[in-house]
Amino acid sequence: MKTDSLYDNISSNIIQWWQNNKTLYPWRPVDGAPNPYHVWLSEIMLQQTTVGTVATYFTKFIQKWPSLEDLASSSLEDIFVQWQGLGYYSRARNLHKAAGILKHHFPRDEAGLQKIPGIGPYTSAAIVSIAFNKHAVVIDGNVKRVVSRLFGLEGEKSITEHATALTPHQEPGDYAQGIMDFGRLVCRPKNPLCPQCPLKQDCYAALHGLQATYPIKTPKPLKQQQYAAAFVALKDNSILLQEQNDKKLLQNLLTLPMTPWTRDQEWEDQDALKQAPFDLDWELSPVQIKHEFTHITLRVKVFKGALKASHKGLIPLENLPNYPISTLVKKIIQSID
DNA sequence: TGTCCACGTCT
DNA sequence: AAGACGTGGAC
Repeated sequence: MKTDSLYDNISSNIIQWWQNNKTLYPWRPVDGAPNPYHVWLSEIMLQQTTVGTVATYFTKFIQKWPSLEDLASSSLEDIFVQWQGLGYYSRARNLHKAAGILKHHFPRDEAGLQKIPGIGPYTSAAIVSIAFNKHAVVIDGNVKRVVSRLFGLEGEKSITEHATALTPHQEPGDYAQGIMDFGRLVCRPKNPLCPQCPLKQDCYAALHGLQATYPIKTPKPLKQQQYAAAFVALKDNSILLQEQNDKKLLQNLLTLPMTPWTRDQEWEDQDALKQAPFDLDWELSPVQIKHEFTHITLRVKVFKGALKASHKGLIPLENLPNYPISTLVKKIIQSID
């Protein structure tokens, strides 16, 4: 461990950097105290999701549901429509559950917050420090990168220890937001802005030219390749969609009729057509869709056909924004036109 | 094109 | 406790 004064010096520099470089995101108050509802909602959205993407969704959410009570009284279906495209849809399910709890009691401590669905160690610390300006150690991907470079660290335990020692008891809200913004904007994963970094003279990685070495990354498991066919059944200007109920992935969203996803690349088009929802004059689209999930790369062949009779599940194309649809399905529909 | 970001939470 | 769970943008 380094001396206390070095940690103090670094955290002061981070706070100062942030106060000079603070960006006004929609969830940050122009002046005055942060709104805990806004902090919670934004932090849930920011899990694994970039700031730019979240800004759009966050603004839509607070326009539709200006208060926590408004959100708590909404239906899960409405939350899904607004959440569509953001990904990690269990967050939307937990958001709906959590709103009902937080409306009655909004804990101001990490242990209490972690009992709420969707709030884990990182998010509880973020809410405590940002919304309530109380001491809590935030450790997200940015903090890990900054701390591992500053001190030349590898491994969870030492990073947590140093992040804890670095977290000041003064201005915890500014520090928490500061170190995460600093990591994103200055101590970037690639091409960090070391020449203009206020911490460069204290940074192990910068002093040794090891910025690219830290953080030490663990090898990721190979993505599984999977294959499927999707069926776009059209009637006038309507498209046939159905509920996703046969798999956990993309649960609660609407989907196109699809064959089961398989690891076998070598199936024939006729095999897919046997699993079509109707006996139709299906036409194979020349465009194959590739879609990346966290752990799966999916390649989809698309069959298009004209329905002769009306059918349950037909949705006018112009009404699609009112239904929860994944980006995968949007991509497939857009590829047809 | 392909890789990385992206530890975040839940199971 | 390792694996499941989405997406888009940077490079």
